[in-house]
Parts: sequence; structure tokens; C-alpha cells
Amino acid sequence: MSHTSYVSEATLRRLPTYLHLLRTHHQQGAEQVSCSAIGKELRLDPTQVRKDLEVTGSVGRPRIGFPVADLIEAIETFLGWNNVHDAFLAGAGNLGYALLGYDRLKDYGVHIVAAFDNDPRKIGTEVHGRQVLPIGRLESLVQRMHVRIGIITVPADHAQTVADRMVAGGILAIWNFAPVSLRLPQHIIVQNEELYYSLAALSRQVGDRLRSPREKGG
Amino acid sequence: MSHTSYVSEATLRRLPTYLHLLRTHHQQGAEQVSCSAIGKELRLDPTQVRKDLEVTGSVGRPRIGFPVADLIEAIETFLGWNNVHDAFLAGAGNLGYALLGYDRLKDYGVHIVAAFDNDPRKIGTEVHGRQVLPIGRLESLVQRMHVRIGIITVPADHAQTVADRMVAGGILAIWNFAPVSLRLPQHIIVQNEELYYSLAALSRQVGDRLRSPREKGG
DNA sequence: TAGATTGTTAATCGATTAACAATC
DNA sequence: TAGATTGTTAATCGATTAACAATC
Repeated sequence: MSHTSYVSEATLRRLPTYLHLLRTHHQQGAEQVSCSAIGKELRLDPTQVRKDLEVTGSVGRPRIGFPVADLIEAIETFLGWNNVHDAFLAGAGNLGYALLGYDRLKDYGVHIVAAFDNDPRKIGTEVHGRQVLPIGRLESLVQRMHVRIGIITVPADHAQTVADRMVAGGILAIWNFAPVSLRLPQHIIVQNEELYYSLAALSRQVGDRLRSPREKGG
Repeated sequence: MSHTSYVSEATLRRLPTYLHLLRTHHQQGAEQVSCSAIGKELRLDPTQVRKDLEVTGSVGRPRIGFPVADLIEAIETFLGWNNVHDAFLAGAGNLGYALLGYDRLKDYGVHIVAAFDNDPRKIGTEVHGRQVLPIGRLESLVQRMHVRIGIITVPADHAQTVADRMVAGGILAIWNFAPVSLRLPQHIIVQNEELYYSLAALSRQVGDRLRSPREKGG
């Protein structure tokens, strides 16, 4: 069943939302849940919920719904969140510190084992229990420790260089927080975070709202 | 021209990417740039680039392209990034600290003026020059200082309460980093960040790749 | 002029939503 | 049984891509 069929980005982004909701229901003792109920809570079309859940291979029963525990397990497995992979983080700045502080990242399949930086004042220190190593050792350590995931939280102008070193060391996937589109070999998996890019939608709407006073609420 | 026509989320998310690229070109002395060139650099269809840029009202000249400086100005104006709005941040944890440390957030239309927390050890301290105030004062200060934007970096189980207080104080928009879908009045603008939700795509692909060895690179 | 690029309309593609028989 | 919900196929909707005349 390693037959990896295509799953849309949109579905992939909704699955964690279902997971979170299901865990809540599970804690409250629910054993079954219907797509209609999920849809109502998340304001999504029930058919969409059903289609999304279909990709996990979980099956429901008419009139009853899906077994909550099984569904949680199925989504976690599908997302690969119960197979934790080691990761290196490059750039121990503000955002780097924040990510190092997230123990819960392990719940999402990612375990940061070390950080790298080029600032001599940071090198040798520990951040949330992880060592900060010189960036020069990144490539060789990726190779030696078979690290699969690289997280880039360096400034935009260093991102490409860091990415290149990771790739040279044999990294498989890059989680990129720098606001640049990296040039990478086709086989490398990339997830761009574009943190404040999503401020585009927010600030534009705020500006609009302030200009046109308030043409009636809902 | 306050005629706010609908612009798709997809376009809105690409605009900052163009902006970043254009700034780079501008620094390097470029005066004109074509959609084809932008498309090539970002691996996007040139027609898509043209349609995206159309929403900013900027016009180009056949055979020449768009004037870089004008285009930068047009995108910034469109996104509202040259009108900075004051913001309050709730939750001075790891992520909160990181956001407080981003001076560049101002370049994206958001200026954090104070942080709020419920931890007595944090209250009264300063983080990157901003005071940490007791969460109890959030609502009244939002109201008194006419703050428009609220940033939520508290744990999931406190997010709704914090959001309610912001709304009660008269906030206009919420940038939500907590992994919950907030229940808010229709007129409130929300941007969900879902930081590690985007790990869904990443970890799934890594898992796939490790299972099916490597069916030929690119 | 010749030809690259714009602006715009039409065709394609994919995701969301609707419809409905099967089923518990 | 009656009826809510599943699984699945068809219709709709919107975004991306292609086509092409206008233009510098």
C-alpha cells in the first residue's frame, strides 16, 4: 500500500485541523464522529471533510460516522507524525530560539537535535538543551548523522548558501523561514513558511476597513 | 478608487514575493522589469504574474515591462505596508519573544507596542523594548489606545478567551498563531498562521521518500 | 521595421460543492 | 422501518494557463 497517490496541498493543510478537533473529542470521551459534525464545527462542507478523510484510508459507517481513535491514528500515520525525524536548525536568532523552544514539534514529526550559527558569541552555548555549533560543520554533520530535515531561520541573504550546504550534506527536506525562493535540486522537498507574507492579507484588509468606515456588520 | 474588488488569497500570497524580488532588482539598479523575467526567476507563468500585478493598478509598456520603482510603490500601497498599524501581542512565550524581536515587522505594516501575559514573573519586564503587561488590562488598553491588530501567541486553550477580550476592546484584526479555529464575529479580520500545520506536507513527503527509496532524481 | 511584451479574452485544469444510491 | 450518514459520481466554481491582437 505504499502507493502514494497525489493529495492536494489544500487537503494536506486541513488534515491537522481535523486531527486537533478529533483529539479534543477523544479526550471528551467521544467514540464516533460524523463528517457533518466536523464540518459544522469547522465551518467546512461535509462532503469536503469526507473527501479529505478518504485519503487516510479510514472508513466510516453510514448513520454512525468514523471511529475517533482509528481516525486519529490514521491521520497521524498518513502525515508521518508518529515517525519522528531528526532535524538541524540553521540560524539561532529570535525565530530559531522560538523553534528550539517548541518541544511539541516532536508531535509533528520533527525533532531538532542541534542548531548552527556563525556568531562566535552563540557558538558553544546551549539553547533549550541543544548545542549551537559553528555553521562550518553543518555539511559534514548532516552527512555523518544522516539528518533528514533542515530548518532555515537565517537572514534572507544567507539562506541560499546554508541550503546549498545542507543539500551537499545529503539533506532530504528543507523547512524554509527565510523570505526567498531557494534554488534547489528537484528531489529536495521544500516547505516555505513565509511568516510575514501572510501579513499581506491581514494588513490589506485592515487598511480597507479603515478607509471604508464599516458598511454594515454581519 | 476605494472600490475594493475581490483579490484571491493566492494572488495576495504571491505579491510579497514579487515585492522582495523587485527590491533586489531595484538595489541592483534595474529600472524596468518584465513579467516574463519575474516569472522565470520565480518559476511562475508569466501570464499569472501579469494578472497578479494588474490588481495593484500598475501599468506596463509593451516590449519594455514595468517601471521597478513604481511597481514597488504600487504593491506596498496595495498591501497597506506603508501604513503601519499598532498591535498588541498576547502571550510572551517563545514565539511571542521572537515576534517582538522582529523590527522588520514594521516593514509589513505591523508595529507591536506592548505584550501581555498572565505569568507574574514576566509581567513588568521588558522584551526588546516593549513592556509586558498583565493580560487583565488587555481589553481596556485596546479600547483606550485604539489598537487595531491583536497577535495571539498564547497556548491553544487560552486563545479563544484572549480573542474575546480583544474583540470586546474593539480590535479590528487578529493574527492567530494558536492551533485552534477561533469563533469570532463576522466583521473581525482573521489570519491563521498554523505554523506547524504546514509541517503536514513536509513530514508526509519525507516519510514517503524514505519508504520508496528514490525512484530516479530530476 | 521586427519582435518582445502588454492587456485581455478564451480554454483548461483542479478543487469545491451538489446530488443520490447504498447502508447501517 | 425510517432516516442520517457514507461513498461516489456529476455539476459548479474559480484559478491557472493558453491564445492573440494591440503597442512600443
